[in-house]
Amino acid sequence: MLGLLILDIFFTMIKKDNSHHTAHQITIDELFVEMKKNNLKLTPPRKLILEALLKNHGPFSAEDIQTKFIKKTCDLATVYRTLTSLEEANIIRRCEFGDGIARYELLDPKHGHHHHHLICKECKKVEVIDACELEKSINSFAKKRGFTNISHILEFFGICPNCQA
Amino acid sequence: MLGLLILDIFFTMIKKDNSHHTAHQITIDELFVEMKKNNLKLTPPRKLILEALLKNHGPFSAEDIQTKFIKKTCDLATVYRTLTSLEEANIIRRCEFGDGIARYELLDPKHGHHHHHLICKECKKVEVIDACELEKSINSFAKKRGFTNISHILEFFGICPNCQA
DNA sequence: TTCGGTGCAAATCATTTGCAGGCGG
DNA sequence: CCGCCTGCAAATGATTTGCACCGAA
Repeated sequence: MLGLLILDIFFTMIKKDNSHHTAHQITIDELFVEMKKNNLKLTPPRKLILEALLKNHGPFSAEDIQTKFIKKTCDLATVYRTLTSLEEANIIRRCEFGDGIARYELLDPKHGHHHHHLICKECKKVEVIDACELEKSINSFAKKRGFTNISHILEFFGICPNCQA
Repeated sequence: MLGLLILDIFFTMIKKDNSHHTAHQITIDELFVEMKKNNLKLTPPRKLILEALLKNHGPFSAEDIQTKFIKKTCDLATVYRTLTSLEEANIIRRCEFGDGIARYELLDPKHGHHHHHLICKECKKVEVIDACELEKSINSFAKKRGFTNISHILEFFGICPNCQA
């Protein structure tokens, strides 16, 4: 809540680093198909939320989405319920920044790739980090212990160059 | 809240993996000195909380600490305030397991080492993971971007061998 | 003696849920 | 038409805060 205003200012500055990936971006229609695959009805609120997540890159909170992107055209509870459904359907991904607020971002089922974030403690700017190399060694830790169904949270924090001045 | 009972059962099973580190364990008196360094008064609640964190290894929630370790001998609000102070003083560390509950564990200022957790999605058992090799490459990502004061969250989730049956 | 720390209760904040009505497939 | 979805409002659960009192240094 506190840093949300500042956060908003910088969300447009989010850096995309897909240089070594094919530039294919999922379309809204493909998302709709994905919905149907998961027996999720295409209601107006859901369409708006999907469009918002498609057009705006980066992890956003339910409140972000409701007030900033869809202008309160649906209830906050609906946003929460939709985000939960979308996550269960593997269409979006939940991110943890350690501040008690859940944030979500689109997860391209065919061409998307797992990535992490680098968040400035000062200005809250969010950068995307690719850590493909890291992924391998990261998951090996859990595999060594005999775990299956492995996933992880990895988020970075620091003071960005701008804020060091 | 949901999995807390199960969680409790397994907290005693937390695996320590300090094999390649000096076995030095900070003492309660050293912790008290650390408190004074940070201008924190040594009150009964704080002593109890520090002792609890010293004797019990692993990340615990404020509620864990109050009900399980110090038997409600002080108010929950005091536990929260103490944990916040201790974190600011770099005496404890906050962990995120992605369930909206903050957990804390002791951070030995002289001999402690940074580690991560491997949490079973089923039974909630927590194992400690050393990732020293990982640390180097992990932080290099943030450094490359010119960030300073770098820290990160890294937690693993999966299904443990026991629960795969 | 002096603040910082505490207990208690009320407030806050994110998120969830019950319920009755509405609409997508 | 049926059952999933929605809005609304109230409930929940973790954490925070205001305030008057108390005790560590």
